[in-house]
Amino acid sequence: MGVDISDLLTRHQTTLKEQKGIKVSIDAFNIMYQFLSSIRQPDGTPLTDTQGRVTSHLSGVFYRTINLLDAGIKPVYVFDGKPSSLKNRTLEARRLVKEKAKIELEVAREAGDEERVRSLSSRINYLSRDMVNEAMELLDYMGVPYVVAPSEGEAQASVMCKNGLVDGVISQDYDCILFGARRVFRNFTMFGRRKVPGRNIYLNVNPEYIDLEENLNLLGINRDQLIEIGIMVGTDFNRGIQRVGAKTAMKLIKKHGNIGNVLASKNMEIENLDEVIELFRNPPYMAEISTDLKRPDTDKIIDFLCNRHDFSPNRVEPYIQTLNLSVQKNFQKNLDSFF
DNA sequence: CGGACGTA
DNA sequence: TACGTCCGG
Repeated sequence: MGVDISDLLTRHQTTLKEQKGIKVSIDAFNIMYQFLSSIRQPDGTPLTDTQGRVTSHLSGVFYRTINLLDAGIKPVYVFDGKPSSLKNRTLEARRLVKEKAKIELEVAREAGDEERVRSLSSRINYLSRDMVNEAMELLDYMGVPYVVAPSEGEAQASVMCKNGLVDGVISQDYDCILFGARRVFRNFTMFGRRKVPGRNIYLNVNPEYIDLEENLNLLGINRDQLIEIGIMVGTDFNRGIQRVGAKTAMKLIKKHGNIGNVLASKNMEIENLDEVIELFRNPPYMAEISTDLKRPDTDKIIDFLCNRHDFSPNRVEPYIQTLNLSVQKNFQKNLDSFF
């Protein structure tokens, strides 16, 4: 998913605590999908309330947000709007992959292959309109600000960072770097939590950040050139050049100066090149937004999670304690000036 | 994913 | 204390 320029980037290990005091934009869909694929029952189905409504994404938003606030980090969630038409091919490809996985899932179910059922179902995540609305409703009650992007959420989150509204973007995808985010945080969980890719394999995924300016300096290129490298590798909005990865793209840019010269030298073309460049340089962006925290409404949170969606009060209440405590501890000043 | 709880 | 396993809705 997204552009793979990871081989070129220099990262820094970090922790939540180390980032105390910063404000971050969060790709909301990115987080919700992460939790949808990982919080599941043994048979691979996501958690639901008694009405059958999926709740895994709500756990994700709730627990993750409180962990951030507890660490003194102020989040602003960014939801996807209408995708760019340049993304159509990618979206269609993803749809086909899911379709195929669904068929394989049926086969695996019939065969009783538990492991495969689990692995396949984690790929068939679907976020309905209702699920998204419920995540927003929960954020409202928590007093956490969010924006609906005019188009790509990652673009909105990144430009907010570029323009100084936030200090960084939390996302797993490198597209944010191309969209101009000055700093991108990845694996931004409590501490290097373990992850289960297949089944019983545990991997250490440490929180890290990537600094745009530093990377441009180290690579000796400007942002336009980095965008062009990404385009050569391939993004959600264009097919890249065959057999060209990040390292090769970098060499080509160094040799020819820009993507136009590279393509001319190979006598090749990239579909919608100018539009894709323009999209990364200047994506649709909503400027009039609030990034301020508000006081959480404890009663509404409990009603929403416990009464409406069958969360256990025993589990939710300690988190609400933490939420209120961290708001007092870290954000009281901001809140007082806000009200 | 992230926490609770068991066992060594 | 360290780590594995289970469970959440």
